[in-house]
Amino acid sequence: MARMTPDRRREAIVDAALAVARRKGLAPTTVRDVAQEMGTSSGLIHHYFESMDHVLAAAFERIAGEDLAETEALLARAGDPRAVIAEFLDSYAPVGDDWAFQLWLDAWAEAGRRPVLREASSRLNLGWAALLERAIHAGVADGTFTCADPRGAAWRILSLVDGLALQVVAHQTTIDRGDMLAWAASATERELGLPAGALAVPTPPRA
Amino acid sequence: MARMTPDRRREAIVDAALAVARRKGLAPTTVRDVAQEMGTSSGLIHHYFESMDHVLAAAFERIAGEDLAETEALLARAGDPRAVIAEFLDSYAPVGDDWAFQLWLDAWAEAGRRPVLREASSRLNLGWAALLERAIHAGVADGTFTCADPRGAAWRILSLVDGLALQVVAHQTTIDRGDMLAWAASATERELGLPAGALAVPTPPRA
DNA sequence: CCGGTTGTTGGACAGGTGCGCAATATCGGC
DNA sequence: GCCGATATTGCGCACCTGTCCAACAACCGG
Repeated sequence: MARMTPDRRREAIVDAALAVARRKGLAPTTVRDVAQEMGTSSGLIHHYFESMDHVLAAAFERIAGEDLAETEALLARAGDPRAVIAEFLDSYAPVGDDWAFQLWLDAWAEAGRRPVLREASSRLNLGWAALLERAIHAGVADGTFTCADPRGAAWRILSLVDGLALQVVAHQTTIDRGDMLAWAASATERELGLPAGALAVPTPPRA
Repeated sequence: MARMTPDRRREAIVDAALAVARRKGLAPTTVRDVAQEMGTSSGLIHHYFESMDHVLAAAFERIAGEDLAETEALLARAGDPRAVIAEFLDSYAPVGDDWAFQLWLDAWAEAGRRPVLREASSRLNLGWAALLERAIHAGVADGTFTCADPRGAAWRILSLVDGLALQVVAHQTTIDRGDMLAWAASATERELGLPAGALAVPTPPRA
C-alpha cells in the first residue's frame, strides 16, 4: 500500500499490533494479523523488526508507556500528596474488561520465556515503582505522610494493587473493583501513616 | 504402550502434561509434547480429554492443588498463629526459578481467554484466600492478632505476596527474595496488629 | 524524464497446531 | 482358548506459525 517513511511505518506497525493485541491478547498476536490490520503484506513487518517478539515488545511498551506518562501528568495536576495517592489508586483500578491490564498479565507470563518482553516489562514496572516512590517522598517532605521506608512502601503498594487488579481482571468474579479500591485504600493509609478513611473516596466526598 | 485403566491413564496424562509445562510453561504445552512425554500416541489424549484446554487446566489444578494442600498441612503443624503466618510467608516466597509460580502467571494470563483455565485458576485462588482467612481468624480468636476485617486482610496479604512474587519470578532482577520477605513481613505485621519485627525471620532468630 | 535507491509484495519454506477416525492390539470374562 | 469390549495407534485433515527473499513499484535527485 501507500509508501511511508521508515519512522511512520514503524509507528504504523506498532499501532496495528496494539489494535490486534487489544482484541486477542499479546501472545496470540501474529505477523499476519498485524499485516492484515495495516492492510499490507506480512513481509513488510520483518523489514522493520528483527523478530515478532520485538513487535510485541514495542506494542506493549507503547501502551504501558502511555499509561505511565498519562498517570504522571494526572498526578502532576492532582494537588496535595494525599490527592495524588488517591488519584493513583483510582486510576489503577480496572474498569470494565481492562485490556491494558490484560496485556500486563500477558507480559508478565511471557517475561519468563522471551527476553525481549522481559526487558520491556521490567523497565516499565520499575517506572511505576519510581513514580510511586516520588509521590511518597513528596508527601513525607511536606509532612502529609509518615513513612520510614518510601522505596519499600512504593513496592508494597504497587504489588498490592497489581495483585488485586490481577484478581479483578483475570477472574472477574472473585473480587470486584469496589473491593479493590477499599482494600488498596486501607492498606495504603496504614502504609503512609494516614488516618483511616483518608483515601476512601478519591475526588468528591459523595457516598 | 502398556494398557492402563482409564483412571490411571488420566492421571498419567496429567502427570506428563505437568512435566512438560514445568519445562515449557502452560500455554506452549501441546498435545504432541504430552504424548511424547508419556511415550504414547497423541490420539490417546483426546480419547480422555474433551480438549487440550482441559488437559492444561487439570495439570494446573494438580500442581496448584498440591501446593495448597501441602501448605495447609504445613500450617497445621506450625503451632501458634504467629508462626503459621510466618511460615506462610516463607513458603510463598519463590526460591530459584519457581516454575510453579510461573504456571500461576500463565494461568492468570490465559484465564481471560480460556474459560476452562479461568475456572481452575479462580477456584484455586479462592482456596488460598480462604486458607489465609482461617489462619487470621484463629489468631484473632486467641488474641495474638488484632484485625477488624479478616476477609479483607486475607485478600490484601495474598494480593501483596502475589504481586511481589510476580516481580521476583517474571523480572528476576527488579526485586529479590530478600526484599519480598522483608516487605511482606512488615505489611503483614501492620495488617494483623503485630509489633514490628514479629514476622521478620520465620523460624530461628539468626541474623 | 530517467535511474537508482528503497519501500513493498506475495508466496515459498519448514515446521507446528488441535482434532478426529479407521484400524489394531490387548485385556478380562466366559 | 476364545470373544467382545475397549485402550491405543498412526496418520490425515485443515489450518496456522515465524522467517526469508526474489521480484516489483514508487519515489527523489539529477
